[in-house]
Amino acid sequence: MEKDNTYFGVKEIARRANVSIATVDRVIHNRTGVSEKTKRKINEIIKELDYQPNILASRLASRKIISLAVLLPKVSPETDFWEAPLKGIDRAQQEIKKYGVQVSTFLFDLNDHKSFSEQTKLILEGTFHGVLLAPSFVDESREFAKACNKLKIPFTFIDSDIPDQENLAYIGPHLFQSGYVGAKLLTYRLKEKHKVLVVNISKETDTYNYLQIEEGFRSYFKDNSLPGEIIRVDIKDTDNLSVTRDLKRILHTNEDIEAIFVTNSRVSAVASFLEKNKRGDISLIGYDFLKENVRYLNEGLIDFLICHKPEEQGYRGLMALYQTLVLGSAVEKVHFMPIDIITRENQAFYQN
Amino acid sequence: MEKDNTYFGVKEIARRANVSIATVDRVIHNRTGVSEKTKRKINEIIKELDYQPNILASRLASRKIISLAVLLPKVSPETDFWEAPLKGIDRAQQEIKKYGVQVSTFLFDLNDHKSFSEQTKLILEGTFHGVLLAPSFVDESREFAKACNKLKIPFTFIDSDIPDQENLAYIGPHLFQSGYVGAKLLTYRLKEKHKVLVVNISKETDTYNYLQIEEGFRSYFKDNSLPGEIIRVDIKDTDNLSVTRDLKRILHTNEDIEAIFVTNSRVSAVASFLEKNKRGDISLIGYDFLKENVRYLNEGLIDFLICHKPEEQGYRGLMALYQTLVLGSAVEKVHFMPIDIITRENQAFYQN
DNA sequence: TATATTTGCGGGTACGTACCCGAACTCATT
DNA sequence: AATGAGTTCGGGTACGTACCCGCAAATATA
Repeated sequence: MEKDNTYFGVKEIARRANVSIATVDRVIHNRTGVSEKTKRKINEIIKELDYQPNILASRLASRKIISLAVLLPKVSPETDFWEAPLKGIDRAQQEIKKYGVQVSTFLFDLNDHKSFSEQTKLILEGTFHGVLLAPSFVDESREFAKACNKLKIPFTFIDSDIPDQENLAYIGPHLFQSGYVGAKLLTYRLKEKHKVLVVNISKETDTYNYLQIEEGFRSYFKDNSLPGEIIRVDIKDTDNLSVTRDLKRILHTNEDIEAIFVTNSRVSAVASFLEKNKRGDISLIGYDFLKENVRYLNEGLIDFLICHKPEEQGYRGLMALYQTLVLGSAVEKVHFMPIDIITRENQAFYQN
Repeated sequence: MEKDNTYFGVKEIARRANVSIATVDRVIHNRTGVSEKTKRKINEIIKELDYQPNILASRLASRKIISLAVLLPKVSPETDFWEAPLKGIDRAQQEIKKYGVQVSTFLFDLNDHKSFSEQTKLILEGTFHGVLLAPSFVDESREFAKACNKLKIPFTFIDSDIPDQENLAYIGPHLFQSGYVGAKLLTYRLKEKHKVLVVNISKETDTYNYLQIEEGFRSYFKDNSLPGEIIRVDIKDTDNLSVTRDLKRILHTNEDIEAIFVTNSRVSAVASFLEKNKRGDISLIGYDFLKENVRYLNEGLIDFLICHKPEEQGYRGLMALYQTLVLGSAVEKVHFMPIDIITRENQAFYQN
């Protein structure tokens, strides 16, 4: 049971071109020192043989390491959402470190634009071959993208996208459609006329995401010409006390609210409120497979969670860089994550 | 930016043990020709250094190929469900062929027990290092499992499990829970009292799967003490004509059926019937992300599809064999797939 | 005791690629 | 014609592991 020898490597190319392996190697890595003529000839043979470099041998022989930077929000005390991408990144790292890939992680504070800029500065000062980031702050991210492009450092977005930044890839949700799915689930069993509440709990930071989700949410109502009313509330102070206060006020003035849609992972704060105020009758939908959220899902206070595989986003994001930088193969420019629907019944087998 | 040299390989082990690399190699592959004393010493050093072999170098140096067998049902004219696992297997194959892994595919007819046995015989006659199979026929699979165990050939089940066969892994759905989810979705917007129909369309072959799903389905009703009636029907002739005939009969005698649950991918046959008979009012849930099914989902005739990532089952199944045979690392004995819920709204981004 | 066999081990080459170290060759300038 | 700089290229070694070949010592057989 021997390996088949139908394989063509640099040796064969060299033989056919009547040059040495070293010359072929120069052409492959388009280094200098090869005449145009020889280069053309070798490139022809490469194409003819459909030469695929042996990554094993390549990485084995290379003494270089490839270092990647990761820029993500810190895990905040209020939500551990960002643990998941980190976990995925770690998994990818474990998988590819044997090929000489090194990963450095940089964290910024979602409540502090400056911390983001500081970290990007650090990254630009280091010598990284690629960057994976969550572009939570649009302006700052644009600036960073420009700098990376100038330095020819490829970078990948996860979690949310900023169009036209010449990024290598975007791996994350289609936010509009995600809101659309939320609306479908929320209204699936509602009566004809209904009153729903959209809650956005965040310190104004990632309003970018939020807007797209709400747009999708409202579009579902429009597309299906559903009557009824959509109320929205922004809760800027993300501590439980503020959430409670604001919700109490809203529900007081709108007693007939049947369902609540929370636009991010902070849905557990709303669930907690509903539980304390004995309003389990209200349907509740929100985002992300966090422990707290799953607990309320199992208690029946949350009806559905929507999730975009944050762990896989991290994993795929890093692997996209690996693919271009190490394997030299192309990656999809945009890869939308599935819009996963999680209920009490299927949560046990969910893969984040 | 050089690779760090904190790495310890066979060379270092050999140096510390005052033996040659070849001797270390013998111990690592527990080949003969090493005295007990030397072996013990080397093993100690290996443990001490936590030696991790370099797979790159290992596979590069090895002239051996590893050949795997895959045994799956043929794609039938009535459902192309089995295309998906094959696709996943192909993807895995592409990924690992560079490490000297070869895959041979064997197909059997889901309507013919004998064809299964024939193919297993062929596999046993070949010299394969591992097998991936869908154990659609329980008795025949048990027998095959026994033979594999005797030959010490590891094998992995996908799609459905048979307990206690000393298989390397099972990668597939938790069927009971999947039926449970189906019931949840089916009843989510139904009135208090309801009448639902469970339809099983199959030629008696994979009743094993079916029974577990139905058990889960019924359990949901019991656990939530839902009143109402569950009717079931078996349709043994899987052509559209027979399906139409049987459904017509049932719906005639049970005019007040509100929802139908189809236990496998043949749900499109039911959707087609409902469409022709203008019974779009009936909720319909079934299995699998097939083109036909998605079409009816988009037309609104199917409310939900449940799906267990068949492509990923194939992919992971093959990778499990790769992991044990090539990397020599352990794999989970049982890996349940998520129970994915697909609607018209999120289908566009589903990853099969 | 002489000879054959087994056991234990080291030397060395190969896997396919990367890359260093020069060698040879071209061409312009003295 | 000699010198030098630049260009183009080949030889050779290394990456970490697998495994063949063959040698010496230990043991068995005569």
